[in-house]
Amino acid sequence: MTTEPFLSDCRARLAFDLLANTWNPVVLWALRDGPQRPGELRERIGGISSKVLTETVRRLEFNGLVSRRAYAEAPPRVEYELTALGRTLLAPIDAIGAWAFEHGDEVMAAQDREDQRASG
Amino acid sequence: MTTEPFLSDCRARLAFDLLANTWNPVVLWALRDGPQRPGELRERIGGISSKVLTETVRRLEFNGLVSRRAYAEAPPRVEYELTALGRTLLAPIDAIGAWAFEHGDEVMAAQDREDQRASG
DNA sequence: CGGCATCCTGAACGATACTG
DNA sequence: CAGTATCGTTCAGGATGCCG
Repeated sequence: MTTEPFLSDCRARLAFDLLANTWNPVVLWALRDGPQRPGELRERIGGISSKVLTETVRRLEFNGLVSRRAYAEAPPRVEYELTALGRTLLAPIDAIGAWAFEHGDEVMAAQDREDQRASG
Repeated sequence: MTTEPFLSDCRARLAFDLLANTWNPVVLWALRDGPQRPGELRERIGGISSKVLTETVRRLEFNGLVSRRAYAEAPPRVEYELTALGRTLLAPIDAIGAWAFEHGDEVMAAQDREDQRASG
């Protein structure tokens, strides 16, 4: 458990921004096994449009977490892959996933309690 | 490293939603040492308005991560505190913070590279 | 002091259609 | 198949002012 400053550390905010949207962590996780083509990614993830996938993966590329490789073929072929930096983020992401696996139902139970308090 | 399904596990999405906004993780972290009054929280965090703090803390309360205690005094006094469930989230949050501490500059470097590629 | 009401802006996200 | 263009909705977040 880090005792370092946190709230005052801009890098911490930066890291959360990296995970603070719906698709970034999902796409990173979907790339954990190796390079993936957009079509594969979309199928693997489910419920993400072509447009949003492109936006997401470009954002990740901008932050140095994902690399893009385009082949000069017809039909076009593109592959996205985690960079070395991107791979280092898998552990923290997994930590959250593991937490969800362990405590997810407690959260849902709390939500249900609040919901029925509101409606009851 | 969990090898369990992830993208298909709704609880994982739920956990990310818990951290997928600007202030949730920050407020949780700010509460790690014990109960805090809203004023203390705002000072500790910095850059958060009263309105947004209230919204955030209420959201956390809804999800069972934070408890709210109001004292019948004048002037009014309120304290927010992590629940047992909320405390279990500190470890994953810290994992991200630690990652930021270690890799934050690499991300910023990547951003700078992209920025100057765009402007150059 | 805590917190609600109001108004506003920007960004994320989705649906659809289209280009190379 | 990959990606862009447009359009529209939704909502977090910020600013301000007011109430108990």
